[in-house]
Amino acid sequence: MELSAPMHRWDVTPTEAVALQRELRERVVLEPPPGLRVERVAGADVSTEKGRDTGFGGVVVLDAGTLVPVAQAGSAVTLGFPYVPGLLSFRELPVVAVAWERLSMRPDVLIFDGHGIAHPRRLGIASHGGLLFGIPSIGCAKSLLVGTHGKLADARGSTSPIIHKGEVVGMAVRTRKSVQPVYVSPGHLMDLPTAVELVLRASPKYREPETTRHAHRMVNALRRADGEAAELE
DNA sequence: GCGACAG
DNA sequence: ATCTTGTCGC
Repeated sequence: MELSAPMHRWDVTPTEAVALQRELRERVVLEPPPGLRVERVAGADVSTEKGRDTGFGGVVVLDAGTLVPVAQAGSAVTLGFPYVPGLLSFRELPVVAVAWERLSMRPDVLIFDGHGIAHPRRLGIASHGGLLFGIPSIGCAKSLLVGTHGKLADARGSTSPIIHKGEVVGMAVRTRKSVQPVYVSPGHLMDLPTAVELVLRASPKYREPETTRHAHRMVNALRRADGEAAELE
């Protein structure tokens, strides 16, 4: 869609990235916009290849009621930052941003594959992305980066707070009976209860939200298609 | 100094 | 995340 002025450079060193996170965390709003109506939910993801430095990104927008895709956009961008625990957004957001700009329709909420404030400096990829795009966002990760939580009941919908340094930074959420929980945390313009509710609503059948499932499938398809095209050179 | 460590 | 085959459980 529209191009917005970048909030900061992406060609930074890990040390500079950490400094940027400490500044950006001050801008995160842990509260949904008054009267937020979620009619469309989107998922973002990035796929990388072993030997190469190209990141394939994608954003898929779903109707929040039916969870049927209504729009999507992809991207292929050269990765300029390595994977460093705690600095994931500096590797993946530049890729997601290109797909985001190509989207013909804006969602009301964006769910990321990774954490929001359940992060060493409370600025995981979901928080950083929410700030960058100026949209309510949620982090939904498959494993913990920081914090601990108590045991959860076996039923779908059971939860247990994620505690980090004495603070509740997220929630372990069982989206499917007898299956490992996902870790939900607010990104930006979002609070924990709303984030948990939206993730559960987006995950009626499988462990991960339909948003990230669709985004994941899309970026993998992009990567394979690119690989096949390269084989015919 | 020793582990832990989203994707 | 990616690389990979089969295998266990509902």
